[in-house]
Amino acid sequence: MEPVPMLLAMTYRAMGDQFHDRLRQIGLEPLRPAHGYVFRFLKEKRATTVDIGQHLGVTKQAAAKIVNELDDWGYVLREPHPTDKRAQYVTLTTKGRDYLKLADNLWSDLENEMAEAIGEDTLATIRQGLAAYLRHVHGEDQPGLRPVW
Amino acid sequence: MEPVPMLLAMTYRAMGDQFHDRLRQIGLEPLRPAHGYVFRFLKEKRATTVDIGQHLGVTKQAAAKIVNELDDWGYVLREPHPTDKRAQYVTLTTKGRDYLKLADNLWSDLENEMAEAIGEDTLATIRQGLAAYLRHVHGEDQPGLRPVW
DNA sequence: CCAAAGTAGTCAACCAAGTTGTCTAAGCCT
DNA sequence: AGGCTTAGACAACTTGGTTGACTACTTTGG
Repeated sequence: MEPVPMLLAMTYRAMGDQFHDRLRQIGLEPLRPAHGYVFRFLKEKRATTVDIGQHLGVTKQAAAKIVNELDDWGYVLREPHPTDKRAQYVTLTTKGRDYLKLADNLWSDLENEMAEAIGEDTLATIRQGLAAYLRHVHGEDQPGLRPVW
Repeated sequence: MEPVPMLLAMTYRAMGDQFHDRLRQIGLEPLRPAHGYVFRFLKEKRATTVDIGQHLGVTKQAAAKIVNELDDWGYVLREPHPTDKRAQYVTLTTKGRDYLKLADNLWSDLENEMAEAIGEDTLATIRQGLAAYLRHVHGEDQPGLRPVW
């Protein structure tokens, strides 16, 4: 019997490949999964580069590189932290929020197709099951988002 | 709502991290996920380096590097292909098969813990659902095993 | 049957995306 | 005040892949 992680990896890749293909037809900058996850994170909470690194599961230096790219491309900008003069908040620009909307549409297309293929209830069970497992293993503090190969 | 791939990535990482931690306590060579997946692949079918690369979703050169490491460490050996003088079959040594057994035990421990946490039936649904989706998207030809970050 | 096209494996150069280590300036804590 | 911690930046390095080129062998089609 195949280990579950293999199924997870293959499904992750299958979905990611499709997403990437559809995205490429639109012809934006070469955004990687990490960039998208940063957008999603920034939509929820104000965050510094260090926060982002922690969320992705990489060092702050690696996170800084990603933030720099997003800045260069105009998806985010930095604004001074109100109380801490060392820190900067990274915030989404309009371009960033637009991208996020587009990506959300693509993802929901893909999930609808998945629901159609395996059943809506099955998909819901997968969602809830994985979320429950994650809560079980780590408490509130989430694991890194980046799959370690 | 969080996209499903994020859940997949986080669960993959959570399980992989635990596996790695437990494995490290035993103190073997620094085997990465790819190595394990190669063992599992070789157990099923005779394969060349090119086959392995395809299975992992990397180039044959990258696969060759992995096979070389496994060879150096004594987990696999190469034997001449019966009909094609260019090719070599990569086969598991006893050490390789032993590792695979050990890994299988660790994985089944982890899956049992998962089943306990989220319910055996939920885990079964996840298994079947993901497998069904993969069959739906790709036919028989599997996607790469390696998650693309 | 032979020539052209394709394939397995290897070598080498390169690249992307992380890492560790170091430093400065700023904050925090008794 | 003084000592520890932290955000961010810079640099050197590592890892794990890539592309490209080449040899030896195999397959295919006229």
